[in-house]
Amino acid sequence: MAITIRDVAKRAGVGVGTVSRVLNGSPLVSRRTRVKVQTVIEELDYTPSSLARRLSLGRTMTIGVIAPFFIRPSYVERLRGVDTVLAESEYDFIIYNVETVARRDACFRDIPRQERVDGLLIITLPPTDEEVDRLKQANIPTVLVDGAHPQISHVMIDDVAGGYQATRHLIDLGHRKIGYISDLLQESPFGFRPVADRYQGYRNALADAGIEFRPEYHRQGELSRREASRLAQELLTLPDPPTAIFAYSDTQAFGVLRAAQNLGLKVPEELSVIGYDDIEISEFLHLTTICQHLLESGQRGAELLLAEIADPGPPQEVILPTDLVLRSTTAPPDN
Amino acid sequence: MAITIRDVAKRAGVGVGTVSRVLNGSPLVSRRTRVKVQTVIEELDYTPSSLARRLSLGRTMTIGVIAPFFIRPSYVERLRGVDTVLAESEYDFIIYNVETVARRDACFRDIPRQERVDGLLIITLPPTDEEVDRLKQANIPTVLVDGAHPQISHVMIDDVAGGYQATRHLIDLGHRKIGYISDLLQESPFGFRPVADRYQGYRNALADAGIEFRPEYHRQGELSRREASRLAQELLTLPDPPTAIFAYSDTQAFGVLRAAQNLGLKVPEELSVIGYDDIEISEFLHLTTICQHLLESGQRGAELLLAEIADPGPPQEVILPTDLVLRSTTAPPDN
DNA sequence: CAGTTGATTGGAACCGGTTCCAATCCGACT
DNA sequence: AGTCGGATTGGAACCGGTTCCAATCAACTG
Repeated sequence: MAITIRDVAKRAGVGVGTVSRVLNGSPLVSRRTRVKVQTVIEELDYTPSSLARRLSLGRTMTIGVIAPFFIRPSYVERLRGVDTVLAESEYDFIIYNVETVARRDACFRDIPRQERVDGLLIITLPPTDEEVDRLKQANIPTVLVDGAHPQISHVMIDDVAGGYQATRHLIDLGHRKIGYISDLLQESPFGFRPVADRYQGYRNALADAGIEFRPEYHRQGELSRREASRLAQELLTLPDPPTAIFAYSDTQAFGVLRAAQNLGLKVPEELSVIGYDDIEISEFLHLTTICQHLLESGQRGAELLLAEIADPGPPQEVILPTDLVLRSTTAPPDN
Repeated sequence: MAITIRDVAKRAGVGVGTVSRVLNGSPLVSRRTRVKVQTVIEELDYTPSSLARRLSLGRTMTIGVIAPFFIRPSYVERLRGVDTVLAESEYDFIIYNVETVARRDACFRDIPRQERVDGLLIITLPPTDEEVDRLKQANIPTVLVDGAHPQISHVMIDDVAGGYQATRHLIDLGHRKIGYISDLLQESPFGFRPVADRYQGYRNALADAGIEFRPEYHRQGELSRREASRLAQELLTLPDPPTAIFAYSDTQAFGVLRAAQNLGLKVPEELSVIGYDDIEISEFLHLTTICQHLLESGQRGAELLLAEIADPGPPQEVILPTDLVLRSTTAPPDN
């Protein structure tokens, strides 16, 4: 059916090796032969089978990206960072979207085997030590984005600092009663690291300011606007409600804003709200938040991975800072 | 290095054909042999090379998805629809993100060749007739999502109807001065079909209601909030400004809302705004809009493609309706 | 008991590239 | 003229699966 390298070789009156050399720009071909072969290639409209090439080379020219909930804005922005780098490379990438634990386990189990990808980018999901061993053993270059592990290159976001920064900002404004609405801390099926870290930052900031932590000010729930809104409503109807709320993500912050609206509370006069992520829509909604350079995290991760594929070396670590983005949802408390 | 089927065959004392049969669950293997081979497979922790399997089968087990601007919310939702279907299948998918014309052309030129994918899903981008020929010739199953072509299966959204519906809603509320902010109609580098169709719907609705089209009420610009906001500002500062604005996308509608806010216009009392898409955030912002079932479009497209790969047939057409979603940004005009 | 049948099996050929080794060619040197 | 070395080339072997064909074997038939 399709034209093969042997057809080209026959027609050009040369060996298959020579055609292969021409295709790959080897210098070991005379000018005359090169031209002759190229002419035939054009005549036959021949394109090499990437499948055969891959088998022969033992490389898939594909990078796997394991990302949870890839529709969530923050993951989309990281993926876009990955895309900007990989689009420039010769690698394709496959997204493995993880929304269930079963799928997570299946990805970690199956992808390292069966040489489907030349490298793996894992976003936010923390692999177990056992899984890291498996990756090492399968000798598949891997980079964690928004994660950390001593044996694997990673792009780490300092979420303890970010959580501290957010809380500190509220404290600096004069708030003492600061609520925190977070993703599930314990029962989270995926054990996302940032969840614990931001919480730690929150606690540290309170402690440093000599503010006692009030458990009733900390609410946890599934990461969604609706759920965050419900939790905020609970917080704001306490006998002694907080004057400021720090939300684990911008998405949840929007839920908080909705709750405030429902209760007729003015933001920021009667309630300060700060989010985390700085997703695209946050600017539009004037949300004060913590920017964690989502796009850049994807870019840096992809760059690390390409470098590691090209030239394996010891694990690298990149730490990205977080920045406070001041907008209009925070202000000093009303007295 | 890695364990191959021949190692397994040798160790189990059988032929490679038999091992292959066991791997693929062929019934042409005796119970005893099957068990023996499976034991050896477990002992050696053998996993077949998908690369070799693909070459041998002549199938890549991969589907390519060409999507423009995949970070835009509407594309993300379509992609998620694609993902829900493909994750259940044995196919991986590669996203080819198109943000430039050069990249668009490169995708259409290169992907059909070199058997990289078993099927192609093209989102919104309209292929030229020539490109369709190439696809047909390369015999690569293709489905258009949010597109239409007589020779290719597609999931079509009736954007003329959608544009009509949006405009009609405003007319029904009593508006006669209706602005339209759209994506670039002529100079758009990609020639997106929905752009022309929604505009047509707008024009038809005006005509049917006996309202004269006023060119100064139609503004075009790059699809972004900022640009839409600028255009809306222009519209709203006309000597005789519109009382309602229909925006080509929800994202642009947000820009319109911003402009209204800047000008101190109350929505919906002093200005009605309707968007298009019904992306996730729109509900939160109470935006009245046209729902075009983004997720479903991706699902249906992926289903069509899988069916076509499994069993090629004549081009299928799926038409998805659009629905008016009433929220709080439209109301009768102020008198 | 020879012949036939069906189930099971081994392994060569194949998919379409890459790569390595040996062979050939040609000009240069002695 | 004979020898040598570098440039160029042909093609077998290989990557690791799948598949088809021929061979084997046990059971069944008449």
